[in-house]
Amino acid sequence: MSLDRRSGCPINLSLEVFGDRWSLIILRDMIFGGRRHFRELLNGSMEGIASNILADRLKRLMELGMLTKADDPSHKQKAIYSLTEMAITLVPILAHLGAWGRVWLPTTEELSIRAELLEKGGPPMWDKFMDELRHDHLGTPLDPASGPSVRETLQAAYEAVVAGKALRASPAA
Amino acid sequence: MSLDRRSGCPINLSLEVFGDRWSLIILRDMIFGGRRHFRELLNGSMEGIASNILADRLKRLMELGMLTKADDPSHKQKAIYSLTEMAITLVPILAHLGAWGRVWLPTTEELSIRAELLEKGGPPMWDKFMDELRHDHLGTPLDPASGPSVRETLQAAYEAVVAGKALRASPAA
DNA sequence: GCAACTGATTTCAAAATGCAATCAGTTTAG
DNA sequence: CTAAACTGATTGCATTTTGAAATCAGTTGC
Repeated sequence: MSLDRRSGCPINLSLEVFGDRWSLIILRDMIFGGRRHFRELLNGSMEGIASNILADRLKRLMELGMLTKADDPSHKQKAIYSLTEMAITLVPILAHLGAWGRVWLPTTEELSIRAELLEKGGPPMWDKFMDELRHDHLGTPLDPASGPSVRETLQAAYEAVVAGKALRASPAA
Repeated sequence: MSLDRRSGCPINLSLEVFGDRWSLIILRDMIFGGRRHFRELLNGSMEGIASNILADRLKRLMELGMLTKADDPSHKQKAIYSLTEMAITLVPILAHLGAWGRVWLPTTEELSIRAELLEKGGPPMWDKFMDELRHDHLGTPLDPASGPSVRETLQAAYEAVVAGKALRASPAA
């Protein structure tokens, strides 16, 4: 996983940054799942990332300028990972990627509801989401009158689908 | 390079389709470079793909439904690869990917001009481009009064930058 | 008939991956 | 005070993937 610099093409260079099976998964979990610690990323990962791969990718993403690391005041060994602006601006790409995957690939209903909402919300929703991420990760001020956060909205929709599925599976409740 | 189906998340599934260092490069060359044959992809590849990797990825992309293969009437051994609708709808993702890479990565001037124009053109230009690709690869009818093709426009811009660079390097001409 | 070209396949070394075990320091529970 | 649990990793090792070069058999142009 080195940066070859095979060519100066923007698409190629982007691929060299996250054209592997794990980097974007980690960023997805940080962006949509709000995970900030090693253990959260390790245990919360739906795809089951191994700890050595996670450590390697976190290091690599820091070297590339996509993440920063800071001490957690609550625990001397704990580290908080933050997204940089470079990573936050991936939101539109993730939105498109999710929308494309939802159309063409065998996605799960509950896991694609976020992608669906994000697609429907369009650029205005992406901008709002990026502002929220800037607030959480970079400490920039946030418009207070903006209602529930995008991540909360997406999370609530996800849980509603899960609840609906459980209900249909055993309607005894 | 197998499809693990690690999770039903749209982003994960998308990554399993083209989360490697070559698949998207091949699609880029077909979409923007108009390449349709094995040799064109092999020799025209800026990044220098190896023939076994190219063969493997072409096969894989066909299995995934992103490409189809047909005999070339002009040569019994020649095959023409075509994009499917699934691959054509990657255009917006490639546009975003290019735009992101242009901002954050050390791209080359002449290689990023296409990304710049595609970003400036926005969704209307992407739609026109996708229609042209559908015409070339799927045989659908094309609006005849639409002027020069997007690929021609991008290619002309690329060549203009290259010419300008050469002029600045040796203004004797 | 022969050189060049077609889309691959083979071989083999190097690199990446993934699992399990382990690490040393930190915090918490009893 | 001490043992257990938790912190972010690292190590060892078997498996898989990658990539470069050579090679392949069939096709075409000359």
